[in-house]
This record gives sequence, structure tokens and C-alpha cells, in this order.
Amino acid sequence: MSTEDLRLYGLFKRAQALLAEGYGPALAPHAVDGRELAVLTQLVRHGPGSQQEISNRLGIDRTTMVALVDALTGRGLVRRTADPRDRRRNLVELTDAGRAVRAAATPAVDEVEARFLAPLTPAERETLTALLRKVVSR
Amino acid sequence: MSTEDLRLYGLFKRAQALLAEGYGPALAPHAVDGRELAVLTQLVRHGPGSQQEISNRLGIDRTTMVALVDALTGRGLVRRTADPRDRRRNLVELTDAGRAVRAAATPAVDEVEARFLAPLTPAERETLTALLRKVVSR
DNA sequence: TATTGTTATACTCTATAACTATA
DNA sequence: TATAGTTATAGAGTATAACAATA
Repeated sequence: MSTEDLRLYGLFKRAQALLAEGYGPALAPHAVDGRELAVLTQLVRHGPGSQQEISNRLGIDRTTMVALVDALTGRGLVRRTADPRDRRRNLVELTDAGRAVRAAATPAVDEVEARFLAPLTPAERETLTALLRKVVSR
Repeated sequence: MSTEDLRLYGLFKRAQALLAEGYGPALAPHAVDGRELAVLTQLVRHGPGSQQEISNRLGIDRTTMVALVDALTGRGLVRRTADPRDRRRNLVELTDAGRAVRAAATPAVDEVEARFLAPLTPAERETLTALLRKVVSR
């Protein structure tokens, strides 16, 4: 496929598709998908949080988050505990297994991103991600 | 939502979502969606083509293209004619109505993109799209 | 044998509405 | 009254497999 007929939306869509193609094989050995890894990583950075907090940080609907946390819990990567301060909320927290999976899987997706960005010079790579981040922060 | 927890894939996904939000209202008065407009624009640029050619140029599956062309045909924006050189193929071509809709809708999506890129300087806008195009051409 | 268009089908991701338990 | 989690459900968008017509 050429890219000359694509507008901005098409370019983003194609970029996503290319990355997704790489994520599949890279993450398969680690038994998580990209979204699940994002949840694990987010918990490493911010510590335990409610499902809604995780949803907001990652831009995933809270109703979608239910099944996501279910799946991670089922594989023993996170655990739900009651929030003592507000019994409506679950606190989702990493298990040791979850920490281990996230540590093992992260280099794999780093490499997928590196391969995706390979056509650019190192300076261009920085520029692209910086501009993306800038335009997408609202 | 903040963006600091997003990796490259998440940034693309968010960019797409922001653009899609804009496309909806902008295109509603013109009775086409973004994909349909892409088909019309592609026909303006390259002239009549088979469904498969259009599919390949836009990165849309040929089975998906069937319904897309059906919809455009139903609204009189394109027309299917038999290819005299190869009777397996349809030639999809613009109608006058299709040309008019594409001409009317294009400024609307231009404006959506401009609004999306507004946080960047004009130079940064050029850089972002150029780098995107470069990294996405394979 | 291979290709184009087509249909049926299924799968993923996402969103909406409504419920419950808590606040 | 409002919020967190949950469930059921439906809607996009996409892809796979199979078929007919044609090359």
C-alpha cells in the first residue's frame, strides 16, 4: 500500500496497524496483550488504583476495564482488594507475577517500537513522539 | 486524560480518536463518513478503478469495500460499470453528485485537521505529517 | 489455477443503559 | 443525589472462508 492517498487520520490508522502487527508476536510469549501490559505498567508507575483511575489514565472505558481486570486477575497478574476508605471502590494492585510479566514483556515492546521507528533518524524519532505527545494532550 | 502513561500505540490511538470526534459533526451535513470521503477523493486523484485497487490504496479489506461501494452507489455518489477489458472487475467511477459532495466536504475535514494540529506551530505541523508519512511508508 | 466480486459469519473493541452497593 | 463496579447488549470495524464468474 502506498501512503500518498492517506490523510492524517489514515496515517494514524496505518501507524497503529503496523505497531499492532508487531505487538502480537512480540507479546505472545508473555501471555499479555498491549492493553493488558499498559495496565500493568500504569500500576508500576502510580501504584494501586481504582478501576476508574486506571481507565481514565489509559483512555479505556470503565465498562471495558471490568473484563480487562477480570482477565488479569484470572492469570494472577493483579489482585482486587477492597478500598478501606471507600467501600464502593476496588483497589487494583500488582502481584509479584504481574510485576515479573511486565518486566519481561517491556523490552519486547520497546523493540517493536524501535523497529517501527527504524526508518527515522534518532533525532526524528524524538521529534515525532514529542510532537505527537504535544498535539494529543488536551 | 493525561498522556504520560501512553506509549506510541496509545498516542496514535488517541490521535485517531480526537480526529474521529471532529470528523463526525464536520461530515454529518455532507452525508458521508471519513472512509467514504476517502474513496471519493481517491477516485478524483486516480480516476475510475476496480474495487480491489481502491481497497489497496486505502488499506481497506476488499470484502469491506463491497458494502462501502454499495452505500455510495445507493446515494448516487459513485457508479459501478463493467470493465470491458476484464469482465471480472467492476470499474467504480464518480458521478457528478459524488464530485460535488467530495468538493463540499473536503474543506470541512481540512478544518478538522487544522483544529487538531492547532497546538503546533506551522513548522511543527509540517514536520509531524512528514515524519508520519516517512515512518508509515513500507 | 488464480483473481474479482460477493456473501455469510465471527471476532474484537467500544459504548450505552440499567442495576447494586455504597457515599 | 452522585459515584464505582458490574452486566447485558448493541454497534462499529474488521477479517476469514467459501462460492460464482471470469481470466
